[in-house]
Amino acid sequence: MWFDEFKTPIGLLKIVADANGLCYVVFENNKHEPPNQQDWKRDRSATRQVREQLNQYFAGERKEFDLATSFTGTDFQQRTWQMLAHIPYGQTWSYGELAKRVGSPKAVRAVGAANGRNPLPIILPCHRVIGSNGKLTGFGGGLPVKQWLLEHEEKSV
Amino acid sequence: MWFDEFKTPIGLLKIVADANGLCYVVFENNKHEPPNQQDWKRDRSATRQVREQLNQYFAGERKEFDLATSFTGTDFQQRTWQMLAHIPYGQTWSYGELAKRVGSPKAVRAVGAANGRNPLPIILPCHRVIGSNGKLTGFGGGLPVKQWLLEHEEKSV
DNA sequence: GCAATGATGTCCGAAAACGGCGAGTATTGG
DNA sequence: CCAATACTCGCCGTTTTCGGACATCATTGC
Repeated sequence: MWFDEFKTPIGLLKIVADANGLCYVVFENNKHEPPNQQDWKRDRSATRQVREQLNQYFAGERKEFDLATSFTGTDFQQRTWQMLAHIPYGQTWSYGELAKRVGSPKAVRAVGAANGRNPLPIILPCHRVIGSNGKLTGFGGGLPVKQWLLEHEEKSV
Repeated sequence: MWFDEFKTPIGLLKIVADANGLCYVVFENNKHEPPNQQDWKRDRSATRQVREQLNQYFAGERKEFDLATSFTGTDFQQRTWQMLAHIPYGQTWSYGELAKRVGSPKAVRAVGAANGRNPLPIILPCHRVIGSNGKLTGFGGGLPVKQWLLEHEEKSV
């Protein structure tokens, strides 16, 4: 497991990868810290591609990511996280819509909880999911960051 | 629901009817737009009688309307709207008098609000209701129209 | 297993805001 | 002194807003 840290418009970002691909994207003050941080080794080369694509995203020049990923989760979580990638850049879904698309229309709070455990924020755009009343309602990296991301995408649609 | 539009001395007028009778009379720039306009179909024949009687009114040849109507509202609104038909052509009541006749002498502002939602202006002559000090004070189609109607009726009493 | 927990959504009732007003006091300006 | 005007406050039905209760479902921690 290798990691790297670098500065972005929304603060210091930590990215973690193993031999198969990207494992975590971690904010400063991340709500849920990933485990086993002690045996990570810093290595800029292993995460070069991720860093590049994220920088392009922050510059408004990239709207979709193309990266090898490597994360685990329950069945329901995997379905939810993969569905996130279907939300178009610059648009938002409600938690209810997301639940419907995942196949469990009433599991609104469950998809919310799954979103909270999203290992790859920004890459898997959980920030594009908001309350049905339009409120942002929560984000692992803090609500201001969620707002920044949404405004950023709205500007550069 | 069928509608029709035609020009009058006070601008373009839209009239809407269903199988039971007249539903709406709408000015250009009406203050409150009626709902569900998307599934209205234009049909001149369904509203022929309304158009005729309105033209007679504008020509000064008709002082009362005789039309089937079809509108909904709260209990209080219905009482208020029906009371409007009792105001004689060419005369005016104050909002206070109207409130008294409706049975709630103190509900002056309430009858004002109800007047503002009158679905059938001109037919139900809410323009004949003015402030107790003689000022016109408000009209869904705009004060100039209210003034025009009052002067028109005064001329052809 | 089982109870508790969330980055929700819907429903319902209470409370506040909002008008096409009126009457009663100030406040001007002649 | 007399109007005409400006302001305040009570009134009442409707509309909008807000907050709490509850349903719902996958996870998590015991």
